[in-house]
Amino acid sequence: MAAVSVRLPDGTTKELEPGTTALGLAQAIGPRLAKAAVAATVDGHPVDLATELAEGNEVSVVTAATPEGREVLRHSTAHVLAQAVLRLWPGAHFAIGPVIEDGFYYDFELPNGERFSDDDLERITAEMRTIMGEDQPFVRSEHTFAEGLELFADQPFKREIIEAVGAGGEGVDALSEGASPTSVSTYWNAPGFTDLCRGPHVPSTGRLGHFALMRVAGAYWRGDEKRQQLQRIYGTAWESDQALAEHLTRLEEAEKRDHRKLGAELDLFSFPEELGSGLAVFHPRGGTIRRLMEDYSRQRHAEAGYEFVNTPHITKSNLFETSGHLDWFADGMYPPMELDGGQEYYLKPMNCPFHILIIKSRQRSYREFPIRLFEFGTVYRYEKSGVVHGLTRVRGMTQDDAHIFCTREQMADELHSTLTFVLSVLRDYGLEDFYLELSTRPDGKAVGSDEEWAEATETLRSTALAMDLDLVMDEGGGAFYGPKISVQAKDAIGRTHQMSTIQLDFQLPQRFDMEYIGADNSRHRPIMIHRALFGTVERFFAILLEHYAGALPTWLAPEQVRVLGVRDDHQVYVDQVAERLGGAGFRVSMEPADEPLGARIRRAKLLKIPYILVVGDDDVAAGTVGVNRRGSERPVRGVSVDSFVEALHAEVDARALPESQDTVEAAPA
RNA sequence: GCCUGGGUAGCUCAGUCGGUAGAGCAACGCACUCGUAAUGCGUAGGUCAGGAGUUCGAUUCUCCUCCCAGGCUCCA
Repeated sequence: MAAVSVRLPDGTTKELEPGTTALGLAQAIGPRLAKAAVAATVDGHPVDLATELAEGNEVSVVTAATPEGREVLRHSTAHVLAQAVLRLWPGAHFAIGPVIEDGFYYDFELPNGERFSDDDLERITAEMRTIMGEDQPFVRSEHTFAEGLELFADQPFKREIIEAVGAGGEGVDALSEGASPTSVSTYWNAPGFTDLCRGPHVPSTGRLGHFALMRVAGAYWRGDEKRQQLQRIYGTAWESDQALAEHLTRLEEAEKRDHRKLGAELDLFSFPEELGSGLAVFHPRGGTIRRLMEDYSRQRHAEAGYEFVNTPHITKSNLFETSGHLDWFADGMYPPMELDGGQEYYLKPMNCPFHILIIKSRQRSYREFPIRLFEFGTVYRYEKSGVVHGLTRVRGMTQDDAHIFCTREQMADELHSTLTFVLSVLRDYGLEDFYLELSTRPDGKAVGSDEEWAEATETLRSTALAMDLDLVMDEGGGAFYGPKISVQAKDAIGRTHQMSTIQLDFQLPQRFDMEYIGADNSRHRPIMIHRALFGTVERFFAILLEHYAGALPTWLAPEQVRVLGVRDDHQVYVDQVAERLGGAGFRVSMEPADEPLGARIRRAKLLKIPYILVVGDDDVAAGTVGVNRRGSERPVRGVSVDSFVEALHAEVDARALPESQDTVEAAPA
């Protein structure tokens, strides 16, 4: 038989004995590659190392320490998790066990309605290690549908996955689980354990081991609230113990910058239990940050031609009947209060109907458009108890809400300038890395004609495409009244957050029967653009706090400078310096010298104050300060007060980022 | 709303196999007067989340409620 020739990723070809597997190829290339190999790709398809290679195949070996390799490790570890659970809970049913970012999960239904507790994770981990110690092979085989159903006769979830494909529908889930339109693939590990799976897998369980089970959770079967809730176990797996440890360290680092933790440490806000879930109070330091955020926002909006309005927090029910919110979102609204002999009043969950009423307060001419109304509007939403989360998901929140009313002809220009404005303002707050998402008409739950949706969606799409940013689609993710563009931003540790949204709305103007008089002297209906830039002040606050790990840029810092005297007889000079800085418009404080200097510096450092000025005998004599800048290795002594003030002005005016605070230098000798 | 785990001093936590609690930091007082991330001593601080039940006795056991965390679902 002739040798088999395969092509490698570097473009070279390799001659192999007929029947050589992917693992054999790896061994032929080198023992280290063979050792690191977990799977392979053949002509672009991921396969097991046991796959026999054929003439002309393009083959690459997948090693453990790559994104593809980790997927294989995680998927295989998920199998072992399932095997362990089935061993420990005879009669358990297993559902799906996919790879997710940085890990995997597996869903189970335990016999007699049993549930996992945290303690079970240890038992399961131990069982998994036993299975890995047994070094069981992952043996792939292909079956017909009938055989598949037979094989999983006592596993209803597996049967449902197979049947879904057999019935020709809902194939996506099933495909990744190993059921395809033509066959069913499985992996056998040991007598009594076969899992439905597409693969590929590592050759044997002995290749696994650098994993940790993280937590248990409930999860609805197929993500459907109306179906039964399964027991889910989350885990993570890596190519080495070191990689696993690094991952766990990253999680700890992220925890340290959690805004809820920082909020308490920096005395910014709290959630008094007396108020109820999801209701925050902002303390003076947090209130100052909010004020600064809001002030700058107001300034930018004023410059961009927005007009400022104010509207009440409650309204008669008819407003939300007209808007349609009561039809769609009554569950998410606080229940009504009954006043004035039966009239129902609602706390407002949205500002838009109020702004519409402002437009409708008198007849409008086309000459007035576009009209851009802006309000920091506080709204209340009855979020389900399980979803409330820090400042990012609350029940009382303030939207930086703008509604732009314009003619159809102005619509495209307005969208473009709005999106440009939004990105510019976000950048000023220090967010840099963006992509856009276009959310289209939701299934079932939407108002308006197909034509209107199509036009609105296309208009938004062309606006987004003009931005020179990546655009991803979010099919069905729009609001009931219109599609939206959302701006997604990456933070300092690479997480993405949905920031601003821009929604195009043909519906509410109709529902409220809005109109203006056009140049043709007849009545026309305006277009409405909904736009939140921060989203909510609370959520944006939280994202900034985590982005900066609490070390806000000087222009946003609640306290910018703290002046410390070396001894208490420097206090007169401390007061002079503080007064000078306060007079120059900076937020400054001081602390008397009744504790050692190191202790006072430490306290200021823990509050992440950008500048600590230390003054002693030399400074009193020379009119200077010692500048201890946040993030710098060593302080700079002998800086003149004038040059410090000047540098601080420059930094604040530039809204400089914390890492670029290279502004204060020692005064020339 | 559902699943799992939790709530002890302002914060971080220990403890009580059922006999009403302790540390460090913070706060307050006194002393120390110091040149860049923790000075010393002392004082005070708790309905052990709230309510009900079992018990001679509950912070501890049981139930309910509230609140928090991680998920699921949801997010105008």
